[in-house]
Amino acid sequence: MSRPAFPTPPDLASAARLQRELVKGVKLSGDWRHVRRLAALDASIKRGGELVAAAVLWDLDSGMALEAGIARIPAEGVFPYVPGYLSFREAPVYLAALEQLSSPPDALLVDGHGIAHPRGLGIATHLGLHTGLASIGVAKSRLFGEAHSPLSLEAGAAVPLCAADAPLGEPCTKGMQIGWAVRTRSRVKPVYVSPGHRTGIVQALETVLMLPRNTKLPEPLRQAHLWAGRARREGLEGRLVFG
DNA sequence: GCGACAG
DNA sequence: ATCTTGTCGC
Repeated sequence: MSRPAFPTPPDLASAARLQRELVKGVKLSGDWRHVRRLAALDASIKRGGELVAAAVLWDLDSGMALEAGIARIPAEGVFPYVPGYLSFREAPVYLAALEQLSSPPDALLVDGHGIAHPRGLGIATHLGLHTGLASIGVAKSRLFGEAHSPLSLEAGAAVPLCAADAPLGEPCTKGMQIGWAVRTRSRVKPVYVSPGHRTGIVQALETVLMLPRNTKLPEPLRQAHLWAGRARREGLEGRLVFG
């Protein structure tokens, strides 16, 4: 039994075409009431050429990681990194990491943008569409859109991230909002949160703010980052079960 | 033509 | 993302 392959476009033009087609299927609403476990995804790259990904299965009730799935893919021939096309490079190894988990998560938390993307199809959105799961994107830096209003320095503060074509200086109206700039920690540079798939704008923010935040990144993503790096350095693979 | 540009 | 030591601050 094999899951559907993740299509790799031959060039940027066809990749953009595919994104504009796929975006039609994005749902910006969904029911998160029964989401109990989410998978946090992050990747690391080995110089000589290997993509390593970690999927940390996070239990919302206990606030702890249950297990981690690790996968690696040769960088040879993999889609290059081009801003706006990240999913074609990293989604395949993320999907492989997810398969290492003993059971599928209820939703995805991805290191990267959701709909806060030039064509509305950031990696979190693309992965949500491909898997059918609800998803949220959390990026460490901005790719698309502008945060008009000033973001206060307190932890938990958030301001809307608006489509770049919104009237500058004016607060963007709903419909032009594509996410949030979120201060996860006092005085620390914000992260950018946007819905991926089957998730509302407000739901995305609420979900991220309910997660433990001990560093700039929400805890599940921080752990995914640590495992991806450790896996790369130590050659880990497969599944790690905690507790 | 000149910047901007997830990881 | 990766290359890298010390250093400033809570």
